[in-house]
Amino acid sequence: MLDDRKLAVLRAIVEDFVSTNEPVGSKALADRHNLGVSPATIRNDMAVLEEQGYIAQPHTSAGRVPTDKGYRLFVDRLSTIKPLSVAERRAIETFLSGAYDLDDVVGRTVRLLAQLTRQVAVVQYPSLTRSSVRHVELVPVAEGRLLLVLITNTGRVEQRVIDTPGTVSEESIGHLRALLNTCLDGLGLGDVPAALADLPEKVGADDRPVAAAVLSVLLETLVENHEEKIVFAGAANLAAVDFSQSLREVLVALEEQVVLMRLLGETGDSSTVTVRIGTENPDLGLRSTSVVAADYGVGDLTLARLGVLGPTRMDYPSTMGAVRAVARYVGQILAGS
Amino acid sequence: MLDDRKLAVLRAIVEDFVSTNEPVGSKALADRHNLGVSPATIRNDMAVLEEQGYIAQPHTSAGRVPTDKGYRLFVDRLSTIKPLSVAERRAIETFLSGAYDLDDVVGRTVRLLAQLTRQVAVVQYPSLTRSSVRHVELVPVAEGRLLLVLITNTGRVEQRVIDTPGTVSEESIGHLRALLNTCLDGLGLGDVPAALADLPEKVGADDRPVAAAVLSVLLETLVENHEEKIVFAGAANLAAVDFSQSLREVLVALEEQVVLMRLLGETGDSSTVTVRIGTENPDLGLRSTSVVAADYGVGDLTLARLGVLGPTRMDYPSTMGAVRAVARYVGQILAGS
DNA sequence: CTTGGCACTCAGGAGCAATGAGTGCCAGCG
DNA sequence: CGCTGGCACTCATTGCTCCTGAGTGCCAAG
Repeated sequence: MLDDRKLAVLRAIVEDFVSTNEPVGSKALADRHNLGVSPATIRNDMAVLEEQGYIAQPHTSAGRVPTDKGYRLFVDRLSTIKPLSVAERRAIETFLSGAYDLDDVVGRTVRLLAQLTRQVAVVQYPSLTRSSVRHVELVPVAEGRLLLVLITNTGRVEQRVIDTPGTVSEESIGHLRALLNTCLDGLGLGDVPAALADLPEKVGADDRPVAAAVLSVLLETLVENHEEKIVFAGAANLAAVDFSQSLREVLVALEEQVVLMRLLGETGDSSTVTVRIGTENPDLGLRSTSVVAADYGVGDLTLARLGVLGPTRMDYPSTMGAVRAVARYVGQILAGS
Repeated sequence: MLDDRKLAVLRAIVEDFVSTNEPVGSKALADRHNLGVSPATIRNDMAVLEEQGYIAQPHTSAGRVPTDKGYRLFVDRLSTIKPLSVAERRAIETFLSGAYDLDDVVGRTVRLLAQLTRQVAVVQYPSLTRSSVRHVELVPVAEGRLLLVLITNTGRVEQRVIDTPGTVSEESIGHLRALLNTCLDGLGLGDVPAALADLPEKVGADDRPVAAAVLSVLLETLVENHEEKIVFAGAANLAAVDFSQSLREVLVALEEQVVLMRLLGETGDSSTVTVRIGTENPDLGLRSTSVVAADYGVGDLTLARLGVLGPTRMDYPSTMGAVRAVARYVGQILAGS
């Protein structure tokens, strides 16, 4: 029902509108793109596109603007992801490989992505539940206090202080530590609770209270971190575009962890880049923004997501390219550390 | 040179302008505050205040607006810090005491302060250099890899991975760990480098390379964290006030760690609340904002600063009260953990 | 199906007058 | 000497009209 030329017209409208931020008219289209037809013909096509809901006019005597549905078609069928230049790839690589810490990796990633796309970047910390135990450590830090350190295979380190009932001997701690590590080594974090259910029974009667305390703190840590940590950067880039709606709503939404979580959405079906456009977004405050997101992880294992938020009027091919590239490099960096 | 009534007029102007955000005229002043004089008299006083640079008119036929100098006088001599209500104090206390982690304490603090003042809150992490070593831990995580964990008396935990030359026996690690802890226990972090200078000489010849690796990573950690970590929240509150200048500049400034650091400024002379108004700020992008900041710490020990950033037109007494209260409670929480 | 021509629509800007809040100044009063 | 009421003056803001021009829809001809 939409022949090739109409699609070409839609593509041209999207591209022009994205670059100029002004409604695009039939004459301008005929001039700037060589579609080989006259403005009048383009007007006819535009009338059809409008009738089908792909474009709209802000007011009667203005040019056309893509609707969310129009962007959707553009993203799905009219554009291809634009790979980054070699220079950009190299910059990403060197910038990210300078990180020395999981916090630092995530921090650099989010700043990098924000700068690369000139939009708001959002990065989720590697999921705890999807990673596995590399090491557990128990350290006495004071009389009646232990520090529990949990290190995952993704380099994430969680620590918690445990108040123990009474003092605990070095020996007991050593025993408990060994026990924990043999029980848990390499285990997925989701399987930890089951594996530890009978922990108190495995130690001597004297150490049972301590074991119970350690166990409860450990489980608590896993539960509390189930709600994943997530960060964003580049809010200043929002101020550059002037939003039809209030910029405030967007900022409010960004500061809500929960909203951010929903924003990135479920991990995609395939490993490709996911795009959510305007009203497709779950949050009301973000109805005029689009989100481009992707999974990242090491090897086959998906750890978390990252993405970019910007006005629906965004350069999708480039943004998708940047998101995909950064996701890949983060995976590599995490695998190498 | 400024008699009491003129000061009262200035105070009234500041208060009215802060609450209405509109230039205030002589008639409105006479109506809303009972100064006991007529508008004409107030006009004379206002002329003097303007001549001295405390107030200004946006245009000839408009009311007056306080200048930075006017706010300064107001803060220094015409207002007192407004204590929080009991309910607010209780809310702060319960909210902060729910934290289980240094990250969590800081995160909660910054969100709390932002909400309390309806402005942008900025919180600096407790200084590493001013705290002392509570415990050092060395953990083998893989062949040829150790994890170094450094715990400070403020609950801050730093961890770094060390690539060791060759494999290291459990025994050597134990020895090294014991050595580190005896050398460093309770030591201020600033003194660590000196205390460890001769570390390699204290271990057996076989362990020297390992000791050297550990040492270099440890020193590196201290140096890298000398540049303190700092976070902010409540950017959405900026959108509510409409800035004369571009909001973008402010957002850009906020995302620069370095600017944020300078923003809070040096630790104050006394333990009171510091106010920096408009052009008193070091950063160009923040010439129309004010910063209210205070030190926080445990006991006599100042650990870091926190504060609030908002338009120069802000409710200083309340903001100062909130900042002071939160700074105190954070200190208490940190002391108790 | 495409195209040039043509009448029509309407947002945005320019020009202009009226409004009114607020000022500065001055003469009179206590 | 300081306060007050009166008064002329300034000027941002608002509302109004008019005009312009980009852009459209429709139609008849190629």
